[in-house]
Amino acid sequence: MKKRTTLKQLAKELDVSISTVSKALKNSPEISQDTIDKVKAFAKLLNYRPNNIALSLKNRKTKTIGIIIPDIVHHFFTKVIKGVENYANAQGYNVIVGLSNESFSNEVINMEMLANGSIDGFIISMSRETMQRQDYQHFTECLNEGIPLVMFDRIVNEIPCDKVAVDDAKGARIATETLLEKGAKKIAIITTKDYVSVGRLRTKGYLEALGAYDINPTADLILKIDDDLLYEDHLENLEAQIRKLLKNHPDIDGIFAVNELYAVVAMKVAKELEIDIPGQLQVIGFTDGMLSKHASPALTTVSQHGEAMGEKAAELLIQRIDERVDDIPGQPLKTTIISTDLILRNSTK
Amino acid sequence: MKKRTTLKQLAKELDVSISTVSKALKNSPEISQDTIDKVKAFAKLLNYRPNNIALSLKNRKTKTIGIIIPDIVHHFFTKVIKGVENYANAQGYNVIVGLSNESFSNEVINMEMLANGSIDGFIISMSRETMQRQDYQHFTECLNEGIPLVMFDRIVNEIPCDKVAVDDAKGARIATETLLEKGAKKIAIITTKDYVSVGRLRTKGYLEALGAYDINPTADLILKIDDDLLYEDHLENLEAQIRKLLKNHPDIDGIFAVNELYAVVAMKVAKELEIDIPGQLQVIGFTDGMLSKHASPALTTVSQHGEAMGEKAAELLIQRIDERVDDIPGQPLKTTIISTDLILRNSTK
DNA sequence: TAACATGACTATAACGTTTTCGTGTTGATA
DNA sequence: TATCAACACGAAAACGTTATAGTCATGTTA
Repeated sequence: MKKRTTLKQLAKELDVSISTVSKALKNSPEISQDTIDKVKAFAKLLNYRPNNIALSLKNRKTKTIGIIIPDIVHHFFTKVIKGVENYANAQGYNVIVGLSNESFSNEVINMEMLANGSIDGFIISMSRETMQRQDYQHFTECLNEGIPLVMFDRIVNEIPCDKVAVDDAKGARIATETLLEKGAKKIAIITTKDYVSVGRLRTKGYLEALGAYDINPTADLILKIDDDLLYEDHLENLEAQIRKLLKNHPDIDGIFAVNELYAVVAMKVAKELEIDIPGQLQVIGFTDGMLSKHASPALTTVSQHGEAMGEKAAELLIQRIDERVDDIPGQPLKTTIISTDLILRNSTK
Repeated sequence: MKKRTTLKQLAKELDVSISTVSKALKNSPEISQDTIDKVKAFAKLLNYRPNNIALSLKNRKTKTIGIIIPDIVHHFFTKVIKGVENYANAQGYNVIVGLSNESFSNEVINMEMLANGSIDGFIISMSRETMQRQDYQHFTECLNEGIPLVMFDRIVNEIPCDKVAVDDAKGARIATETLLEKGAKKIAIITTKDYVSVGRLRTKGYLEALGAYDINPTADLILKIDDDLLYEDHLENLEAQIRKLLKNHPDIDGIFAVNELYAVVAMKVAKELEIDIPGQLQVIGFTDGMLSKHASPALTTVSQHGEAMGEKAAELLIQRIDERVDDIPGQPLKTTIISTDLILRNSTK
């Protein structure tokens, strides 16, 4: 196996000590200009580049951060990763990605694999199973070991760390209010089970909006999808539930869906039932991804600025890392709210 | 800054040597069962876990692989990453992601950032700019330094490394032939400029299919999109070009698009022009992503099995890494072709 | 001319492991 | 009672760096 050039090799060939080589490459004033030039020339010739692993060991920091997400085949998470990469790379950090596949044990395993020195800190969005179990031991353990953590999107108060969140309730309230302003009278919501924090919060926003308009919520109009299965796999199931909703309540004239898949599928079902969008039924989704943009009609949606979230999360994390390394007393914990925007398109009037 | 438990600490507190602790934790027969038990108990108490960086330095391998892709907000690449993660994690490898954003210099920088010891090998799909420049120096340099490389999807013959490719031409030929079999007479293709290898190859397949049916290709029906801009940004431009095509040739009754975005936008434009799909116009895309699945009508498409590609790429790479470490003579270079599948949906008859 | 500052290096420890090669204490053997 | 395994452990080198603390000629100063 061919091996990379090291300081030792340079030193031997140039017949000086390792220290001299190291210092020369760093333009140390201790070294004569003559030797500096010689060393540098030779280093370039042999294409020397310092071994990062050795540096990591010496400096006790790896300059890489780990991001653990439930699923990468998901526009939102993908945007967040992009944001994290942007900021991290600009600061000289690398990004290592772990996928939990919505599974608790995968999340734990992935984190353990990285928490043994491979990374300086974590950016995390919990798996669905973790939320259900409410078992946060691996997070607190991490914090106990002094590894900084930033959570985003799927966050939970119990964990004392920095957080980046979307104002889910507010985004949902504005979406629902918009539906109301545009004349909808009977608005259904397609949401998740309550253990999914974002679903719960968005449902809350929906209820708040109804309240503001003095409308009593109807249990029948709140469809809580049990997505124990992965998205792709239970499409028919999802369609069936929505079909039932629309058939039982043909006078529904507004739908707020807590993600873009639910919204798009709702539109599809509506089309099958020959319900005109936005004429008879207006639809608003959450997450401004590919589906929303290219659906027909294009979907009005709440955009959550994933890239900005990623950047912010990376910023918070790197700040903590520096704090830790330089032994700065430590700022109080921050929770940054990234506000949403409503993007009006053709699924509303 | 709080520090992690090390062998040294365990040794001091247990009043034995570091070697003893190390050996005890590995159940070395040199150590008495008594001490083994004691050491292990204490290690568990202090939650000791070996420092990965130190191990990497010692073993001269990091057990992580780098994947460099042009864009992460892209269903196909996302699937590939997933496949890579699957296989890599199962083998105890971590995955570090670098994004080139289709830029040559980003690609180079990213690779240099990782090629200094941070990773054991690369999995790469070239940026568009790299393909245009045809400057592959950073790849060959990498290989010269003995870092194994596996390219996928956007590959090029000049580089002597393992490759994982889609049979683009064949997939395109089958798609076009299917259009012909289903009665289309005048088939247009929406493709990329020729420097994008996959676009070029898919165009080739299209031409082959026409040839097999004794149809002379018409230059006018071959729309080569210049996607110097990023996808999202030039949608109107894209739409305009397709609109022009359909207006100039109202008798086009089949479209083969080399990616799903082009296909979906084509359907959108057709709808605007009140062309019935699949009645008057049949459409087939490439890449089986979200858009295809949820378009209306759902898009018939060539699926390229991104996840399988990722898994294969990881397998090839890890094989090379092991070869290198164990100094095995080195197998001849392999190029694996992942065959495509045509998924029939409602945009064709 | 003895003391001392300067310039230009080198030696060494340290980061946290693993592993090879000792080393000292037993108990058995001849 | 020497000799020798077997046993249980320790010392030290190595992976590739950096930083601190020497070292040793010079040249300068009082």
